[in-house]
Order: sequence, then C-alpha cells, then structure tokens
Amino acid sequence: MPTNNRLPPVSRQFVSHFGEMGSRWGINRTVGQIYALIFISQRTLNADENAQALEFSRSNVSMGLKELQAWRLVRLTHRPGDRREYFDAPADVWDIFRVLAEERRRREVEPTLSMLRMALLETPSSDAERHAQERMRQMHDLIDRLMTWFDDVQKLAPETALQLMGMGTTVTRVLQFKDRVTGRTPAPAKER
Amino acid sequence: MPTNNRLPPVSRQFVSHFGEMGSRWGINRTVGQIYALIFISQRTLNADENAQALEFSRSNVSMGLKELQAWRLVRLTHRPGDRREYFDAPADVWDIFRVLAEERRRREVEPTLSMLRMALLETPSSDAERHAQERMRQMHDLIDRLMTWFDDVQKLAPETALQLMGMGTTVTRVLQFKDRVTGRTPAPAKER
DNA sequence: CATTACTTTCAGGGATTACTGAAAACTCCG
DNA sequence: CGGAGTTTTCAGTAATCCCTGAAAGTAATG
Repeated sequence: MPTNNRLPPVSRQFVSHFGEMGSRWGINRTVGQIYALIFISQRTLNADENAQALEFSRSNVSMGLKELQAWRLVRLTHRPGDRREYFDAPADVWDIFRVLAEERRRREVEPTLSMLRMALLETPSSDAERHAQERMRQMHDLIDRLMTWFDDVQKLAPETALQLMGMGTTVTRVLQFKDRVTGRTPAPAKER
Repeated sequence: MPTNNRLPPVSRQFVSHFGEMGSRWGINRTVGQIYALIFISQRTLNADENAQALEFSRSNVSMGLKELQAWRLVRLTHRPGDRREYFDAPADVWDIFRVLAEERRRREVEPTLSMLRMALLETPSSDAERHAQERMRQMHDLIDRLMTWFDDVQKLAPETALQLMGMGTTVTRVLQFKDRVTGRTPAPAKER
C-alpha cells in the first residue's frame, strides 16, 4: 500500500542516511530527512511534496519545516499564482555549515559559557571545589578560544575560508619550524 | 529520602548542565552527568561513588562508564589493595576535545563520506538525479576538506594547536590583504 | 573450590519523544 | 462576509529510549 514515491534509489539512501545522522545530533529523524530532500532537490518544494515523497503526515512535515526555519536552514519562497509555501536550501554548502555552527553556538555554546562564568565567580569553600573550578576554567578557556577562532574564520567569504582550510598543512609546517628554531620540541603529550 | 550527596552547588549545576548538553548531542543525560562529575573530580572515582553522588542505580553507572570507555574519554586505573575500578578524565582539555572529535569522525563522518562516494559512482538517469549528485558532491567535498584540515590541526601538540587558534585573526588579515592586493574584494556574501 | 567483592547483563516498566488525524486558524479572493 | 485553499495546533497514541533491580558473571583470596 505504500504510495510509491518517485525518489531514485540514490536519493532515497541519502535521505535516510541523514535521517539517521540527524538523530545522532539531537535533530530528529524526520527533520533530517526533510532537509536532506530539500537539499538535493533541483526545484523548491512545498510541504505536500515533502509529505508525499517521504510518506510523513502533512502535520509532521509542517512541524519539521517550522524547525528548519528556526534553524535558518531553509529559505521560504512563493510562486506567482500559487499560495503554497516553497522551500529550498542555500546554494552554497559552506553557508549551510556556517549557519548550523552559528545556531549551535547560540543555543548551546553560549549558555554553557555563561554557566561556566557564573561558576567561576563563586568563592570556593573547599579544596575539591577549588579543583572543580580550575577544571571549569580550563574548559571555559578552551571553548572560548575555539569560538574566537571560529568567529574569525566565519567572517571570511566562502572561498577565503576554504583557502584557510587548505592552508592547514602549510601553517602546521610553519609552526613546527618555529618550534624547532626556538628549541621547543613539539611536546609528546601532557602539560601542566 | 534522597541520600544527600556531597556535591557543592556549583558542581551540581555543572553536572546537570552537561547532562542537558549531552542529550542534545546524542549522548544521553546520564552519561553526560557521569562524565561531568569525573571531569571535575580531583581524585579518580569508582562506580559506586558515581552512583551515590548522582543518585543513579549502580547498573546505570556501569553502562555509562562502559560507553565512556568506548568513546575513549575516561582512563581506567586501580589502587593497590583495592579491587574496584577507578576512572578519571584526561588532564588536558584539548585532549578531550581531540578524542571526541576523532570518535565522532570515525562513527559519523566516515560512514557519511562513504555513502556519498557510493552515491557519486552511480550513473544518473535523469536530470533531477544529476542535480542530486552534484549536491552530494558539494557536500562530500566540504566534509572532506574540513576533515583534511582537521587532521592537520589534530596532529599538533596541544600548545601548538592553540597557537594556531590564536592565529585566526592574523591569518584572516593576511588573506584579506592578499585579496586586496590581487584586486578581489572580500565578497559581501554570495558567490556562484 | 568456596567465598567475597566487585562488575555486567538484561527483561520489564517508566519516561520521553515523535507522529498522526482532526479541528482550528489563517488568508486570499469574490 | 463566505468559502476554498492552505498551514498550524494539539490531544492522544505509538515508538523509542532510558533506567532499574535481580540475577548472572568474573576474579582475587583464603
């Protein structure tokens, strides 16, 4: 009885893989699949087309699209003489990555950083507490550092950012060279 | 009746925050809390201490620790004259981050890349399919690029990696300068 | 090899999360 | 304002995931 949707096998697999991945990422399966479908589609899609292709209820798709909009991952468009809403994904995959990272940061990283900052303001009343705070400080600093760095990368236009990525090896070599020159070995493992 | 555990308020909040965060990351609440506790503890902890402090059943802690071991996030130690197993987290937060990234890569990124490569080998039998493949190729390339770059960074010793992070701004400036020199504006937003 | 001190497994129940269909709410148009 | 076309909400149910206690497993010790 399954309404045979018109997805070619390759696309089907892509869609269902992203459903799985989504669920490992705190995004639910349905939303992952909806996005995957929108992502690979040539034309913009409306909610009914989604529901039909994926065999989800119309209301489920509605909720999924709402969430994708909240994540700023889809663009909403209209067609002349058609009241329905059509959706598509950014043409540039780097944009998708960037938006995803920004949202995750806003929703998860920032609250974590504030929590840590709060905790660091408390006066420790035992040795254990002092140690706990020290660990929190380390974590705070790592996250903060990663974010500052990411901010910088994020501001770059796509091609430039990819240039930076491509620079990885080069930068590594430069730093290793510097280490050798300054006499510090690349340090086997631990510090402090 | 709740066995009043001995965690100071700040630590409690840290632990429960990481429980929440864990659940948004596909890691379950319990596991997140167990790890948070191990992370901030001065001494290594055994399973019972965990269970007691967090008020989880012993078996739940056992499963949690097993998972943390599978993620290579805890180290198992023993104390002379004590049969129980004690756990702690790496002293260097950067190591934790690195391991987490490696595992996530192995479990999620690599399978995704293979799936995409498979899909790209198929011969498209329609225009829609051709377009879908092109999108998959874009995604494949982005992920692949991010991974190659991450490989490079990952190989660095902690301080060196942090130096690289600190370089963000500098590198950005260098590239912007280069763009200006070569006459390409830093591109406000879209391309293609 | 029996006992003790621990750890792990797992079936079942509980809690949470996801999905659906029916109804309500828009919104555009005549 | 009435009604057609469309989206959203939401209560209820289905599916999934999580946690527990009881039992089995493992390993050191006398």
